[in-house]
Amino acid sequence: MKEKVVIGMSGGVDSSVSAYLLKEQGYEVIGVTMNTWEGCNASEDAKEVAHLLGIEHHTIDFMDTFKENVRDYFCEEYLKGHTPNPCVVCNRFVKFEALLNKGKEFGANYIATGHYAKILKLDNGRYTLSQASSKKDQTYALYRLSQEQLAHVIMPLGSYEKTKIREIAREIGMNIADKADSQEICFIPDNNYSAYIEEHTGIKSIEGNFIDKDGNILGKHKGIINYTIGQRKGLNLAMGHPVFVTKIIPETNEVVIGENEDIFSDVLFANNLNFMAVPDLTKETKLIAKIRYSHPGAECYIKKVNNDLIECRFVEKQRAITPGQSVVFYENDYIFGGGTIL
RNA sequence: AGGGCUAUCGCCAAGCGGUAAGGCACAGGACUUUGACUCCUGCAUUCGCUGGUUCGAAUCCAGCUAGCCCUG
Repeated sequence: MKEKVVIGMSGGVDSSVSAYLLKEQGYEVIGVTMNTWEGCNASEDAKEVAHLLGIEHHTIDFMDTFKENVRDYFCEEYLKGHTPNPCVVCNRFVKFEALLNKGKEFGANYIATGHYAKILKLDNGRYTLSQASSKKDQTYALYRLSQEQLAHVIMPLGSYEKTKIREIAREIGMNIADKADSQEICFIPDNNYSAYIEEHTGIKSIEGNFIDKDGNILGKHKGIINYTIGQRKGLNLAMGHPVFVTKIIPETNEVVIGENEDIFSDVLFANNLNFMAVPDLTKETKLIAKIRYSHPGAECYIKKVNNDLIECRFVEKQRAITPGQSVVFYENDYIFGGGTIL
C-alpha cells in the first residue's frame, strides 16, 4: 500500500512541483491549501495543479490560528518597538502544526512542503535541517520547528535549484510555471504594514521625536512602528549625510538616530530558544549565526545565561542586530538552533 | 529708520562673465517568503524681485524685498 502524504499547496511553483515529485516517488499525495487570511486566494491555482496531477485536493480554513499566531504577534511586536519575523512563527505554529494535524485526520504519517531545505537525522537521533543546495535556502525561517514536526516532514526540493523547479513545472504543463515568487508579507498585499497595524489593532501610532545619542531633538517621527534598526529610508532627515535608526525606545516614544558605525555590535542576547541538533546547550559553542534571512552568516560563540536566555558573541561586529528578529545558529551546514533577538 | 553681510532644488552647498557640480532628503525600479541594508534611475531651461551693461550674466551695475549682524 502506498504511503500517504499530505502536502501544503500554496498554488505557487514550489509546492506544486513538490506534489508532482512526491507522486513520482510513489506516494499517495493529498493536497491541502490553507486559507490563512481573507482574500488570500491561493486555492484556485492549487486546485488546478491538483487536477493536473490527478491528486485529491482540499481547502482548509486556518484563519483563526493564523490570526492568533501570526497577525496578532506581528502587530504586538511592532508596538513593542521590535521587528517581527512573521514567517518564522507561521511555519512553527500554523503551517506545520496545522498541517500535521490535518495529516493525522487523513491517516497520513507524513506531511510535505515546498520549502528549500533538507531534513537531516543526526547520529544522536535528533532531526535538524540542512541548508538547501539552492541559493534560495529557507532554513532560516524554519528553525523553530519541533522534533515532532521534523520527524514527519518531507521537503522534496532541498536538492534542487529554483530554475530546475520552474523547468519541471513547464515540462509537465503547469500554468503557474512562471508565477512570480512570493515575497513581502503575505497578509499585507499592499506592503503598507504600518497602515495594516493601525487597522488591525485600532491603535493609531503617535508622532514622537527623532533624537541623537545625546538626546538632542532632530525631528519628528511618524510613530515607532514605522522604523527598524539600521533603517535609512523614510526618515525625512536631511543631515547632509546618510543617517540610520540606532535604537527604538517605546517607553518614551523616541527613535534614536546615528551614524552607520553606531549600528555595529558584537554581542546579542536571545530567548524563545529552540535547539535542533542538541537537546540543550550545555557548554560554550562556536557556531555560525545568521541574524536575518539574507545574512551570509558570521562566526560566534554562544553560551547559556539561564533557562531561556543565551549570549552570543560575534568574532566580528555585525550590523543592525535587531530585537524581534531571529538568530539562527548553524553547525556545518545544518541548523544547530536559534532564538529571538532581545 | 546709520553701517555691514547674505540671498542658487525640500535641506546643505559649488559656482567668481560663457550658457546651473555634489551631498542629504524624496520618487520609481532591482534585490528579498520578514522589516531593513545595498544597488540602479530620476530630481532647478533656472539662480529673491525689477531693470541695466554685454554677443552672452547665477556671476558686473542700480533699485526694491527678505533674513542676519554691528552701531545707534
